[in-house]
Amino acid sequence: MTDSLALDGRGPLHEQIRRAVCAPIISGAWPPGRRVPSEHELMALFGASRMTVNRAMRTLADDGLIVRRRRTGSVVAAATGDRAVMSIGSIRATVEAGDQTYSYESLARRHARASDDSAGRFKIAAGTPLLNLSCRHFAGGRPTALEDHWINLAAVPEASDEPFDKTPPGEWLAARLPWPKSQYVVTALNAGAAMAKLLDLAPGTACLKIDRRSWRNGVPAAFVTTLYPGTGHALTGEVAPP
Amino acid sequence: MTDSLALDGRGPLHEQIRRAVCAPIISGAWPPGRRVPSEHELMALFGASRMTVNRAMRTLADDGLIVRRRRTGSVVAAATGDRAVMSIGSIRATVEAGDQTYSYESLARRHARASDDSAGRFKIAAGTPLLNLSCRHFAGGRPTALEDHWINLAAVPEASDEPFDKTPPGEWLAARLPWPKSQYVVTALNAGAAMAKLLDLAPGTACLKIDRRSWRNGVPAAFVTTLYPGTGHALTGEVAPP
DNA sequence: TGCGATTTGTACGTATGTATT
DNA sequence: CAATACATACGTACAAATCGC
Repeated sequence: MTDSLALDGRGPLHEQIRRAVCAPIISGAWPPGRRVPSEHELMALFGASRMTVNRAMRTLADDGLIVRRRRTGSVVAAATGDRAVMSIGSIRATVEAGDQTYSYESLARRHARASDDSAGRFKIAAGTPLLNLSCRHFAGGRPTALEDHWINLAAVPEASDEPFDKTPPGEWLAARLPWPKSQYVVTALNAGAAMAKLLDLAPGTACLKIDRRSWRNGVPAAFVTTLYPGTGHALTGEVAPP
Repeated sequence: MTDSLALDGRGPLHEQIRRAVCAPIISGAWPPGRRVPSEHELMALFGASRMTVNRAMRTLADDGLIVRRRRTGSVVAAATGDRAVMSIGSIRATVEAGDQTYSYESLARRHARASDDSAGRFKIAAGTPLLNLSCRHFAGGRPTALEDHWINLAAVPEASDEPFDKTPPGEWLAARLPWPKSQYVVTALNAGAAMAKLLDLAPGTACLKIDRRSWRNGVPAAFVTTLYPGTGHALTGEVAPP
């Protein structure tokens, strides 16, 4: 039973091998710490070359299902916690995916300097010029999100010339900072009076708050807080052993 | 300038090639849609074999930075939204990571059947036996989370024999269902009276609610709702172009 | 301490298949 | 149909890490 590994004949060989080894792991038949057959054993088992077996095993290691070490071989990884992949798309995309018309309103645009107000969260030298933008997003005419952007003008100087009256800052930034390094912090908070009014909610309503810091080439580029009515928006994610 | 790609001499060759091609993409020098040099061109550029170049390009494609198509070649992918990886560890691990002592209390344990109460969210045949568990988690003696588990006994029959008075159901399930397919939905909600009392909060306090559905071999296995005080807990995630 | 054996990591060369223009 | 460029797969070789003797 320990070696009832079988190929299913569907798709590329390295995928079949990956699935064959994956199955007893996700079924629990091979508990964490159990040794996985070596590449040579799998070569003999399946009649495949080592490159092919190696690719299958490397993929499993990349996905975190096994841990590979030289000489000692590979073992099933300990299931720590989930690492869920949350898709955080643009607000426009989210709204339009729900077949509603999207619109946007700029609430404020002002220049500031670091170590002033909420910019302290940013970890940049005091005095660094920042651009602060507040805006509101609508789905079908109803407010659906508030956003507060702090853009580091030392890192993104072009932002100075942009009025942000038509283009939401999130989309503008995404176009200029493709694939930045980012950190997200998601919490819940009670809407204050001003926030509740802007979102058309009763004061105190629970809201989802998503803070995002992003860097460009190691330099802090933007700090964005997004607020959603708690009942009107959800962050969804998935974990799937491939 | 379009071909000022250079290796840095550090680490394996395929990593160097990946970094060399990654750099102009994340800097924005190569905008989405721009053609990436073909494998043959990169072979000639770097003097590497096609297998090595292929591995570098395949990794970039796996990470979503490029899209590969036969005949037409590879292009820089459009930056859609972020796909943040949120680590959702066990509550015990989270508490102990903050140097607090963890404890756990079982509040309820009862048998139920599907299409009864909140089990309807589950999409399983009516009448399927379920086990419902409520529990509370403490960090340093103070309540830090509430959990409500619905376990499908048709998928996880061993749960019937487990009292869950010492072992939190989350940990018990994690040990028996390693790497299940899971879906997460994160929302915010106002604490009701009972919830507020159990979490030692003022009624109405914003809480973070994490719903998790998990499947085992395609069969729904468990539905878990976790509630955290909104101010006392955060879900954090990261996006990093490797 | 050193040495050999095992196992994975990297890289090469080559060949053939497949999707697309 | 031909050309292009990626996809898969084989065989080989050497390097690096590590374990046991």
